[in-house]
Amino acid sequence: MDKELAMHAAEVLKAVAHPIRLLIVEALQDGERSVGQIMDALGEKQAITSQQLNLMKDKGVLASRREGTKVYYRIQNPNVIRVLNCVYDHCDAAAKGRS
Amino acid sequence: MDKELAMHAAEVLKAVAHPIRLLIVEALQDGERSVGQIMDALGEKQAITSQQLNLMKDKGVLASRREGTKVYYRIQNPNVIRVLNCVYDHCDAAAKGRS
DNA sequence: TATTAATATAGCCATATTCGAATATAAGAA
DNA sequence: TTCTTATATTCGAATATGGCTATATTAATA
Repeated sequence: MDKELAMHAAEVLKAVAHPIRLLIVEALQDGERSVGQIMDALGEKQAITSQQLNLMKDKGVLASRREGTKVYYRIQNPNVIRVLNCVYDHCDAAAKGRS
Repeated sequence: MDKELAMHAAEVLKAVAHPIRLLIVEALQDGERSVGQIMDALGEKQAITSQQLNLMKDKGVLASRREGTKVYYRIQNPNVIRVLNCVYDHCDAAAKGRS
């Protein structure tokens, strides 16, 4: 891995390395959701949710489409799901005290 | 994944979400290396290398042992290798223009 | 057009990260 | 002890990030 690729990979990881953003990715694992649905699922405020969604959209992690007054977000970069599963397993193991 | 686990997972990801740190993890994939060897492999300055190594050690990603005047680092949290492979594949695909 | 629902953006403040230069420490050799 | 090699730490400055409140935008409907 050369330095340029490392920089790109770090960008993608940084885009996901945040509790709320991880939970958002998890919530979108099974398909698109509107901002309101994501807000409710996470119990976060509107502005915060929208900010994190836009951040991930800017970094190419998510994509969105508008339908009337609602905006639906979905996962654009499927690799983040794989990353999520890595850390998910890790958490699982950590929770059981064997990592 | 509850919020507490998400916070922990984000910590681990943040510990790796940096170009130099990714390259360090990659360099340690096949076993321990001294600080000097890592410096040379990455072409980074001594202080920077040491700082990033210590950061990852603090977060539980790496571990170290001293042998005389040299200090050897190794991967402590094997999950970071899995994460690395995820982003590595991603980079690979991106480099070939299909992601 | 005025109103309402849904989402986005701007500005602010506190805190965190990053990098670099300089200095400090640890251990072995002379 | 003094010197040298290898590594760690400290500190400062620049930049980035996170979360908050308030406000703006967008689109539908009355």
